[in-house]
Amino acid sequence: MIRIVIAEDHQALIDGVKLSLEYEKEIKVIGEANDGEMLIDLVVKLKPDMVITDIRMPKCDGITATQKIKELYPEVKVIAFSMFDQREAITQMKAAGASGYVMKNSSLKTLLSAIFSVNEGKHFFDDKIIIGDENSEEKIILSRREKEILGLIGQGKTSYEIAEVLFISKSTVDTHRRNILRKINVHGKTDLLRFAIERKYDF
Amino acid sequence: MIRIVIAEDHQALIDGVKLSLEYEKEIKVIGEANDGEMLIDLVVKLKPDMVITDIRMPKCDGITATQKIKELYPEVKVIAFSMFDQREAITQMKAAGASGYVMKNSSLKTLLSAIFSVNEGKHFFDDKIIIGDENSEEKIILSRREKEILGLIGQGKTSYEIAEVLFISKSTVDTHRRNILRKINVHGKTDLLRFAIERKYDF
DNA sequence: AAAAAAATACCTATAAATAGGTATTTTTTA
DNA sequence: TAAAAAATACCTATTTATAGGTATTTTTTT
Repeated sequence: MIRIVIAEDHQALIDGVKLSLEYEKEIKVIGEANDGEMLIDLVVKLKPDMVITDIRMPKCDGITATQKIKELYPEVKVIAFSMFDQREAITQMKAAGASGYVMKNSSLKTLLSAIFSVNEGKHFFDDKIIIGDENSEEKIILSRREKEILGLIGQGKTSYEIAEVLFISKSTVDTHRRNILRKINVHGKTDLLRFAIERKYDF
Repeated sequence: MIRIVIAEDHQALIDGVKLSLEYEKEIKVIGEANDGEMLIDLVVKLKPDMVITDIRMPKCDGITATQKIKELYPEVKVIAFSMFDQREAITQMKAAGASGYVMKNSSLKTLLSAIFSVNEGKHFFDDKIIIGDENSEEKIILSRREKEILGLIGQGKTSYEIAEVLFISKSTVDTHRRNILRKINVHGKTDLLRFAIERKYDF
């Protein structure tokens, strides 16, 4: 039996994950935290086998929480659960002692695979993550221009407005936009915006 | 001379605010922090007269940071700087010892007014904030259905998909959507989404 | 029971974003 | 210098969202 504590500030996501994990007899969710401080408290209280934690949370983020947890209980496995493929986050989570990294938009099967792998002492990093060579400092997924445009999208600007600001045609902005969607593997403005907004927080 | 430290995880916003404050001779921005921990360190190091801080930041949020700062240096004035009109945030910031609350979409004149008022020992809370009577626990701005729909929008669902989930027509969803935009006083999906996403974090 | 608020739903029209295609020029890297 | 990557730009078409209007039914509050 793998005893798990989930930390995630979106209760809806916790509910979803719990529901899916309930079908697995070998897994039991023994605690839920909505922020990093709650997570640490729960780990101290419950001594779980594993922690599945969001990276960005109120009060104390997942990286800091992981560091503390690993300091206190090195035997507790940690899987990071994040919205996007962000290599700094992966690097920092690895450094903090996490054994796995799963993206929220991956299937719950992926999460299950991660849980079982990590439980066996292995490491698990989500396939969806576009990994360069381990050495490369930071894999530039988006080009400079694409990052610039993504920033402007995050500021609420329309393609036409972005075109005006950058002195290029709307067609070009649309093309960049399409390429960004393809590169970060999302569809629709919601996820694009979530990426644009959260990438700044979610490390 | 009012010596100010700004804490905000969007460097672009810091730059904008700094630029505007530079024209004021009585104000000097003596430090910038990109997260709550940095903010506390800077306050200890620089002993500013005033702190302008975002509420949602990595590592340590603005509320916790404000509590710590007020504990250490009760004479340091704090102005909260947040994206939206969220009464829990205001309540918590007040409790933590903040003297003012300004929304990011207010004009910089508002921020200046806040700085000067707070510097004179007054309190300043942004006009844009829809305040009910001080007693009312939480002013319900959005109706239950509107909140539900906003949540689904935040999950990336289209109006049609939301209609399907709630067993109502797309027209109705669009009407609710329009009313939500009106009530929170924004235009366009970006701000709507920012509201939907950030209201969960930004307290 | 009457008034107010919330939820329902449709109409028209425009603006914005997505998705597919192609293609040229510029810049960077090997 | 040749190849690869990035930036530029247009075409078509569909879907989604915004903005204005109006109007009925249901629920809640006074």
